[in-house]
Parts: sequence; C-alpha cells; structure tokens
Amino acid sequence: MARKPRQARSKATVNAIVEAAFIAVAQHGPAAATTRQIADIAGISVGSLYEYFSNKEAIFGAMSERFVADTVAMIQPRVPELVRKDMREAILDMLVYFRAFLQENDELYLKCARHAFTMDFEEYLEPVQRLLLDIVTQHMMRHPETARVRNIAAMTYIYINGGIFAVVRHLSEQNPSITFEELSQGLSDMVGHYVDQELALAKQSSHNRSS
Amino acid sequence: MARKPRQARSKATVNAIVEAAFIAVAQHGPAAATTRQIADIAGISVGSLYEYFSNKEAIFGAMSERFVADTVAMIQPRVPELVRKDMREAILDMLVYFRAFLQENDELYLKCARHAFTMDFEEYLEPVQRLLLDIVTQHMMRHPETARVRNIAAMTYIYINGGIFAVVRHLSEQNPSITFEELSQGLSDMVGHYVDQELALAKQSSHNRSS
DNA sequence: TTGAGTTCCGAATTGAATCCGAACAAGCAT
DNA sequence: ATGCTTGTTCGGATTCAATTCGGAACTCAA
Repeated sequence: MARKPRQARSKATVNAIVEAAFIAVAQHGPAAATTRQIADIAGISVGSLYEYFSNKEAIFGAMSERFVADTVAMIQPRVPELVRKDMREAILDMLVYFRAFLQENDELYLKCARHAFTMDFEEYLEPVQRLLLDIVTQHMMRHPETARVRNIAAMTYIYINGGIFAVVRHLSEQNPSITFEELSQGLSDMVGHYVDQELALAKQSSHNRSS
Repeated sequence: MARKPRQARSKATVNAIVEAAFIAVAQHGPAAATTRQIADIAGISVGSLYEYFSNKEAIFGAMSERFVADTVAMIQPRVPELVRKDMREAILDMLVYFRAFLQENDELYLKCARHAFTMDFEEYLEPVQRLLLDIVTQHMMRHPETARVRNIAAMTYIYINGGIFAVVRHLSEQNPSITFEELSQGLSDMVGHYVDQELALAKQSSHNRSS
C-alpha cells in the first residue's frame, strides 16, 4: 500500500477498491482483470488505485487478507458450538459453513478462490491455521480422551491444505466425480477414523506395557 | 497451439519452447515471465512462439501437461513394486519419489508448481488421478481383505488434492511448521488408519449381523 | 534444381500497468 | 468567513509486454 489513509473517505475508497477487485476477478479472472475495470467498478479513476496500492499484486494481496479474515470471522462465533460436538459432526458442520460462505453473493468468493494461488495465497493462510489449531485445542480440553492422539500439528497442516483446496476445487468443477456429501463425509471420516485408530493403538500399547 | 508441427525441427522447437518456459517461470514466476525471455532462452524469436502457441496461456497449458505426464512417467514403472508393499510404506515411498521429482534440476518443477494454479492446473490432473486409482485397484487385488473399505473414490480424490498440494506447499515454505517426515508420516497414517478403521468397522458389522 | 509448403524472424501495433503534475476537497488557524 | 496546508482524486503521458504481420529462409519431394 503506497499510503496510509488519514481521512475517513479514503478508507472508504480502499474498501471500495478491494470489493471492486473481488467483482472484477470473479468476472474475468486475475490475469484478465484490468486496473481500469477495477477503478470503474469502484467508481474512482485509475490513478487513485495507485495512491493506496503500489501495484496490482498489492490489491490481490489485500483481497487474500480480506478473504482469510472473513473466513475466520465466519467460523469464530461458531467455535463454542463446534467444540461441544462430536468431532466428525463438527468437521461436517465446518465444511457446510465453508461451502455456504464460498457460495454467498453469487459465488463471489468461490470464483476468486479458484484462482487464489496466483496471489501467493498461502502466505495469508496463517490466521486460518491458528483458528483451526485453536479449535482442536479447545476440543481436546473438552474431550480429554483424545489427548493421546499423535501428530496433531501434522494433522491440522494436512487438513487445512487438503480440506480447503479439495473443497474449493470440488465446488469449482462442472461435473465432479464425487458429490459434495461424499467429499465432506470422506474428509470427516478421514480425521475421525484417524483419531479412533490412534486411540485404539494408544490403549493397546498401554495395555501391553501394563501386562 | 496455433499449428501442428509437420517437420522434425519444429517439434524440437516446440520442445525447446516448453523447456524454456519452465526455466523462465521458475526464475520469474508466471506473471513476470515474458515472451521475450522464453523466446531468448529457447533460442528463437518472439514471433515463432506464436507459430506453435496461440498465446502465453497455451504455453502454460503445455507446461502443465508436460508436468503431469512426467509425474505419471516417473511413478508408472514403480507401480509393480508399490502395489506389492504395505499400504503405508507404499504411500511413504510415493511421497519420497514425488519430492525427489520436484527437486531435480535445481527444483525446476517445484518452483513452477508453486504457481501452478495460475494455469488452471486442475484441468490437467486427470491422468494422475487415473494412475492413483489404478494403483489402488491393483493394490486391492493383491490385498483382497481391503475390499470392504468404503468410499475409495472419495479417498483418492481427497488424497490427490490434499497430498499434492500439501507437499508442494510444504517444500516451498522457507521455514515450515512441521518436517517433511512428519507430513509424509501423517499422510500415510491418515490413509492407513482410515483403512484399518474401515476394516474394523466392517468386521464388527458383519459379526453383528451373524450373531 | 526448383517451388510449394513450412518455419522463422523482428519491426510495428495494441492495449494494459504505472507514473505524475495539476485540480480539487478537507482540516485548521486566524 | 478567509486564506493556507495537507490529503485526495483525476486522467492524460509514458512504458513495457503480448500479439500480429509480411516477408525471408529453409525443407523436401519431384
């Protein structure tokens, strides 16, 4: 960002630019979305873009940040409810929430997320990763029996990458080879079975040790 | 591709263009890689690019095809060996192969794969999906006890998306939060535990039914 | 050897990203 | 209120890369 906004109206301008960018990218993809389009949609002139963003990349960066922040804000209030549930159900719920989130506003976010990697999206994922780790931690405190599961960090890493990308890809496909229900059930069982199996192994090994 | 190559030399040119594109993209990223750079590296003129590719996108498409084909070619000869192994070990092996593949030639492929999604990479994944499904099928024929696992299709879908993207992302990170060993162990256990758990459930339910 | 088809070239065109200096609006002191 | 300073917006000028085009150079079969 080339300059910090001092006055209220310029904050509104920055906001308008980011929202316009979402619309333009959803319509034409990130490569074909031009600064003129973004400026037109935002109702400002092209030059003004460069008062707040040093280049087009920076606008994409702000979009990524916004997307991640909105995702977190969407899940956050549901955390108390999620951690109370059975793990499989919690995961299914999250996936359904995430799908609804991607599809709101005529799939605005989904259409952008499809191309997200242009924008070095991964760099911005950290808050989501933190949120998920937080949920897992809280969940474990309420379900102490799950404390013996190994490799929680690796699991959340895999899950966040595999889960987000698989869902985004799936929703973008015209005729996917599996249904969304199969996909979400698969993701949930994959985690659920993993945990069950880890617990079974832990029980078995402690049994062996004590006998 | 604007024209089909008729003569031998033009096939070499097409090849040179694709290889040059890999180098240019690895160096500058897909957005900053210019047609001039690609032409220079390939040792041809800019205009010649357009004899074989209708635009830059098409070159990226050819890169994706090449990448997928090379990946399949790298795994294919190892299929007989893989299907003989225990599932967890087979997965670990595949991941190690894949890492080595990404890192050869000074990480040429890895550097390009990082940005792969610009190029609508997903469209080209189908051969990999087929290969993986083929491996699973052959594996099941040798290990008939695994036939009762449900949702094989969903599992390979999740695995191909989650696995490839998690590995590419992990290898691209400067200081990843987990090691490659933890990641690959996690991916392998995730699948392994899933299968084990499914088999346990299947055994249990058939037991219930017969009692 | 030759000419029809193929391949290659690089200057010219086009259009988008970015820069810049002038015009405009807001805040502030008098 | 009035003039001054600083923040904000504008849109044309500039720059640079993608793509086009007309013709030169090459290949190969007859």
